Amino acid sequence: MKSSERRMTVYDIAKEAGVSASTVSRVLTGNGPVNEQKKELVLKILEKHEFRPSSVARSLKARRSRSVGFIVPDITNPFFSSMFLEVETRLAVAGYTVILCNSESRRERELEILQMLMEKEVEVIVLTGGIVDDLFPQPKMLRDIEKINHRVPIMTLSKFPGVRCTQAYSDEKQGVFDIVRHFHEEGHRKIGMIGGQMDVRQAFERKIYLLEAVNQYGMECRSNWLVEEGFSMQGGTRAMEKLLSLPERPSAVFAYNDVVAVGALSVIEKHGLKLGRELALAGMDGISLTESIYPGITTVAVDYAAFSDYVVEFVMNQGKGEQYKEDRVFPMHLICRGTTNVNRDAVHPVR
Amino acid sequence: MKSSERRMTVYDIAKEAGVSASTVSRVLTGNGPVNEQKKELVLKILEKHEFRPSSVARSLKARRSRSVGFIVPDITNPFFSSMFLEVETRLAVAGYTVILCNSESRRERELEILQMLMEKEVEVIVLTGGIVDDLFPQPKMLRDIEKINHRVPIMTLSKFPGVRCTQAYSDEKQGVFDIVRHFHEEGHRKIGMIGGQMDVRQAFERKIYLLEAVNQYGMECRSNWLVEEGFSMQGGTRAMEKLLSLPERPSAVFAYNDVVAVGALSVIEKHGLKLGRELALAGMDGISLTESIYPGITTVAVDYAAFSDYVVEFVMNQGKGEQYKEDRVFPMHLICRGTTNVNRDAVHPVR
DNA sequence: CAATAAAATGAAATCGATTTCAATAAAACG
DNA sequence: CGTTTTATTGAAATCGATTTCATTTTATTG
Repeated sequence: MKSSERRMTVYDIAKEAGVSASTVSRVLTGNGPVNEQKKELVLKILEKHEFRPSSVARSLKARRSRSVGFIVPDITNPFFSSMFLEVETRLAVAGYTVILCNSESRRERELEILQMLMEKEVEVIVLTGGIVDDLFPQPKMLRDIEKINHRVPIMTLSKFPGVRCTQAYSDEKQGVFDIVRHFHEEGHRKIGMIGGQMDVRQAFERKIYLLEAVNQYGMECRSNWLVEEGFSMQGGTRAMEKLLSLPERPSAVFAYNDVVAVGALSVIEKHGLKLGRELALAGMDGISLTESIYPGITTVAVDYAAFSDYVVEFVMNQGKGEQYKEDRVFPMHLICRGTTNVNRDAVHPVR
Repeated sequence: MKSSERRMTVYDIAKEAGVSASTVSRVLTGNGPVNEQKKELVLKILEKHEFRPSSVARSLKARRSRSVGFIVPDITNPFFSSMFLEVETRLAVAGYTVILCNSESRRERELEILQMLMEKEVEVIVLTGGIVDDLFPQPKMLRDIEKINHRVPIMTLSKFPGVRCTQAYSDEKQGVFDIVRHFHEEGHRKIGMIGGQMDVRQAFERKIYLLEAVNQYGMECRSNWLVEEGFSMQGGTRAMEKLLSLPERPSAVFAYNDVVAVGALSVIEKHGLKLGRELALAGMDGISLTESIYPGITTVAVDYAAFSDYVVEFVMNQGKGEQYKEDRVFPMHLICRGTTNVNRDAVHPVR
């Protein structure tokens, strides 16, 4: 098992086959003609040594790394892991390799990662839920991402207004409005929101949308019914606990995402509140967990397939033609489940 | 935004600074002495162009890719995503990049991935819950992994008996026994198991352990109380539904992993069974979800920190010294929660 | 101040595969 | 049979950074 052994190269193969390295390379890539017998001989020797050409050397010459970078805030969030699974599976078939990086929703970390991925010469960087834009984008940040984008195409899976890079995102405004309308139809008039983080644009925007919707439907939302506490399950738990400790509280709560909703749900159940009637809850993203726990969590789902198709298409089309496309907006769709359905108990046995 | 523009190289920098490429390289790496003023000049020019050396070229010369491959069956499973998060975060600090691949628990896919990662010349391959060994390892498979291991060190995070590669895994036998003992103490005598897949050794082994434990504690386990249906939440749901449809059923169920347990839990609740009393449930892995949903799921947890420390240590020590180490076995620890605790309702308000 | 040690530097080789280019051999043609 | 194509081939250049090696410059010492 000595790793000191030098790696086999095309030259070694060439020598053994009594041909030149060029010929071996031609056999390997299929570029250029090779005498049928020599080809077979070379193939036999390649097979014998189980020779695999170094893709590092190959990348250097070809100026193509056949790899892409994928940045997520936290791979532990099922929304991101599902998205990654879809994308990775499809890109793998096409011979691409995906480098996954966790940014922890920290701006410095994100920039470090972008630098690193550029050095690695990935062909595309997919930035999901990035925060580079910041809520109030400093000019520097904007420059950063555009400069980087100048060298390696970036595709963001969330909205970065004003940044010149290919963007794909869900129609979150529509999604939030769908939820609020649903709350309204179920008779709720006092709405709260949990989850999110001050400096993340996406969180900020969803909050704005909520307020707009609440306003439009003539409902109420007090400022202390907006509890942040981040994007995690634990955050959802903390936020809901804070919310429930208030003297007066909303009857319906919109969670920043499904993960936060799951964390919040346990608090509601622990407190013995009647779901849907005493306290309704809805999340966002449409992760599979929302339908796998009882009672199902109402959510607006993103179109995973559409997203990953688009990402794969973008990666595949790199080099050929345009580098920058119009924003692509996907609709979200509301899925009503137990956490907002007051008639739930009629369907399933009473617990 | 023309990407046709040639990439900047050390030579371009060198020319602009009026020095040789070697000097630029010395500034870049810190190897070898450089005149203080020239150094500053070069640094200024590097800064000006935001020059980043190509790590592809660097890897070729240095014969070190500073990247590792991480193979999981399914990144959507929180066990794997948590493990990945821990490992990636730590390796990133050390300047490593991690390529994540989903094997879907399919043997051919797994071998394809191993080949691909070798070509990419990753420095280490981490194989979590791999199936290369197969339940009854064909000689070919064994040869395959050992041949691969001969070139790039493989570390497995599950047991591969007889394969010469560095292995780290939990003491699953102890874990299963802990659970069964707990079931016994809670008064259960009829035990079932859900989840898993025929040809995956880990699943097979956990089943064997369960049967041994059941036997040791003088409990009962019928063959139709062992329902497989894979490793997913949906699988857990299906399996539990099958189990509950039986005329006679166990009073305690061990789920192959926590994800399966979550899927099963919803079925139990839907059927209105009294958790812990009428039907107890326990999983394995210790994913955070088990404590974030109500009622908490009893589980035996792996030591994530120990695992990831070990992985990082292994990666860092590559090249220096040994390539192959003794198996490392970590203890698991039982965490009792609502799904097995009959007194649960005394602690929390009645729902 | 001569002699020796230490510091700086660039040209060229290197990593491993691909590709260009020119040369050769074989085939086709008139 | 001489000439033009076409098929094969290998030597050498290339990708971009690092490193060795020999050389020059500067500093130190007796």
